[in-house]
Amino acid sequence: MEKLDTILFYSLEKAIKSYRQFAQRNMMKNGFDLTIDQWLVLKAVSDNPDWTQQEIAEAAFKDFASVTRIVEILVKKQYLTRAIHSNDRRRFNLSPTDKAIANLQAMQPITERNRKQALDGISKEEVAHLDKYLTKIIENCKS
Amino acid sequence: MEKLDTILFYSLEKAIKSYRQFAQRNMMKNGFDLTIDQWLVLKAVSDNPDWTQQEIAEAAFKDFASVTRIVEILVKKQYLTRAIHSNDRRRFNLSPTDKAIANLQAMQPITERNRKQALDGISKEEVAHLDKYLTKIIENCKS
DNA sequence: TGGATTTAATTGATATATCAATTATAATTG
DNA sequence: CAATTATAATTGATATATCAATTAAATCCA
Repeated sequence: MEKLDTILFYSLEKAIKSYRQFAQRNMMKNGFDLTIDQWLVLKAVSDNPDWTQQEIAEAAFKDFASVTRIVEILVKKQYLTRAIHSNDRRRFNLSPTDKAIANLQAMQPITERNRKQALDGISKEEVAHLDKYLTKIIENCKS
Repeated sequence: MEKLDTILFYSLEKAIKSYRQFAQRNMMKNGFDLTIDQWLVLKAVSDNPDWTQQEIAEAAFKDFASVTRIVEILVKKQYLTRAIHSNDRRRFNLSPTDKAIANLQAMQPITERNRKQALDGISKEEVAHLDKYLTKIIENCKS
């Protein structure tokens, strides 16, 4: 497969970095004070308020340690509140604040626009293909 | 494009993270004491010994600041030597040491095997498609 | 020539990734 | 029940990403 596979992983790296920077720029431009990663974790918590931080970490493809630190920041920024879990004192109940809910909602259209713009000129079928191959790569790297 | 585009960017994120972890594991397993990023910078320097750090940064999709710090580490680990450029005293001449050249060479087959394994079951044509779309995404995110 | 601008690299601050070690609690099991 | 094991989360150390500010040298140009 000569140089093609070399190039592919470079493109993969560059594509996700480009999208992240693009999304972050648009987030800031619209006055939101969250990083992409903070947003990702906040969204995961909001969608799954009963999950442990470890489950959140898996969903957001993050390290447990990173989630601990990001949650800390989100609490400090008043996007999350943290209370001890009633049944299991090792865990926490994380709840998005009203501010968080409002911001997530306000960001939704921006996120959708970002994605649409990033995928401009790529058909639905092609996106489906793309996703299939990415999933295959993920599988292959488990070994 | 409903949820498909959502999923795609998650897959993209996960794919590159999976590959990085996979490659890093195999690197360590074979006794090399470099991170993927250090390897990337070292390789870029070796292939282009006359480039500025900024050019290296672009080639490796890295921030200038990151390259400065990675080069520091590579010098400390005795993979690079640094001398002031004869014509331009703002610049440095970076040269890979013998150890670096030997290690890069020794890692080459491992890197190739990593890539082959990660792309297992994906044809050459499909890889070319994949790359085309990734390049399109990179373009789209420039705006 | 000399002041303004550009370029190459560094530095500082903050956020995130990763690995290992640790703490606290819960669950298991002999 | 007590000892062991498993789980949830944190903490520390180091590496990298990002942005802004800074330093030093080169270039431009009136």
